[in-house]
Amino acid sequence: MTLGVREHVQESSRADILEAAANCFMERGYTETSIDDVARSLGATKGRIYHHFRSKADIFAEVFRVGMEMNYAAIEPYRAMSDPVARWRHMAFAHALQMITTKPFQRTVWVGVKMHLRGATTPEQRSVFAELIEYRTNYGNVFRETLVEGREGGDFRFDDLSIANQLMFVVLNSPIFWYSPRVGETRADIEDLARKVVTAAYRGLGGKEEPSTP
Amino acid sequence: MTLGVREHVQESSRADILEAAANCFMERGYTETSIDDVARSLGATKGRIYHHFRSKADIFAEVFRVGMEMNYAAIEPYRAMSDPVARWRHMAFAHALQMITTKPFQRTVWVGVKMHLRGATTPEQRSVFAELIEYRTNYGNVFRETLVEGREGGDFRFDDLSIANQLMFVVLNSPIFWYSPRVGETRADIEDLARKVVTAAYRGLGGKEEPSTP
DNA sequence: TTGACAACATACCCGGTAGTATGTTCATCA
DNA sequence: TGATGAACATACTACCGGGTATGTTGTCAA
Repeated sequence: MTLGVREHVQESSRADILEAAANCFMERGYTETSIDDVARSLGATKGRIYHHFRSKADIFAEVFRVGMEMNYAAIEPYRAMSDPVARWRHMAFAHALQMITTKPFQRTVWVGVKMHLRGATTPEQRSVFAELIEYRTNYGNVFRETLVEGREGGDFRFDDLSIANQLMFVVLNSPIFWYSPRVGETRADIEDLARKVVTAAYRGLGGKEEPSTP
Repeated sequence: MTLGVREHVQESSRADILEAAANCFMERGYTETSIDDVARSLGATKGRIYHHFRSKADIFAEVFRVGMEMNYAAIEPYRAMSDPVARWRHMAFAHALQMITTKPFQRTVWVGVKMHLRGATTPEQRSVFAELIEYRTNYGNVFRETLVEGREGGDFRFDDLSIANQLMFVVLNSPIFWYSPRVGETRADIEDLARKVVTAAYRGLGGKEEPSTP
């Protein structure tokens, strides 16, 4: 099925709104972000937003979904690798890169997880959120299983799997909080950052000393 | 100077409000927390709150300050230790314990830092916040200096000090996000949690393998 | 060329919340 | 013992922001 001009325009407008919303959610959080803020950052008004989305929570959920889909796509090429440690390294590196390069979306995912955890969702959004959280949980499990394999093979050393997984993600996700783009920054600079994050996470898991970085 | 009964009552009432506010801020965030929420959780009304505090932001700043003061008090006994690694271990353990045992206050500190970073403060609160952030920065520097000493002594291995410091705090602070008290939990259980967190952070810094845990 | 509809903008409603103004009660002290 | 003020509660105001109802304009298809 191919899209006509009209559909392309629509999809493009929707994408612009989502990106603007992601930026606002990142800068001001969910509640502090008004629909007017998002519209203003687009040089538009409420009307445009509500023409494409039914509610503020709807936009939020979409940003969440897009963020997660990008994450899945990023680690997909490495999921089939047989060696657990190499698989973990590639996935962790791809994940860390995602946190840096798509920060606004990933911050929104983070906010969404916290909102769901404290139950700050309306009953109708609850089912949508539950699905998204499950999506996110499955993503986490991909790493979790790799940790299990790695520990069985003696490549990782930790005693509590859940805590190790938590701490690992905390490190890998952390760029969404402290990273901010520098002027004249190159792709290599960003990859260097991601590598440092991966190294710290790897060490934290009790990984053996540095075979080779992806 | 000694306090009379009146002053004790006042201080006690203020402290109760701060604790209730800290809990609300933790559960619902700053904006989502209404003064009525805090009052309701105390079985009281707005009147009581505004009798003791001038504004919502004022309460928030006080929770922030109390949280930071508790942190300083917790690491104080170890700051003078000569061995950098031992000093780091004790301070990190005390810090991690603080994150667990005073979680509502520490979450509020976290929210406050983020609010200040994105400039979500009124001009009048700005100076108060700036002072609190500086307070927090100084606290961070106590650890930072220990990292420098430890690296010079060959006990830690990392190339970027700022990033290493960020990642370390991210791990040590993380219990404020994932810890939740379990029924029948003992002090030993909590200390065990803190120890796991410290171990992961220590490894992440490239620390040598486990001499002894405090 | 005209009608229909997408893609917005404008104007408005309404619930929730920070802050205020004004009681009310009870302990303390002159 | 009565006046005074602390420590609240109650009642009210003002405003902001999510959502809606209603224009307006440009485009495409018949």
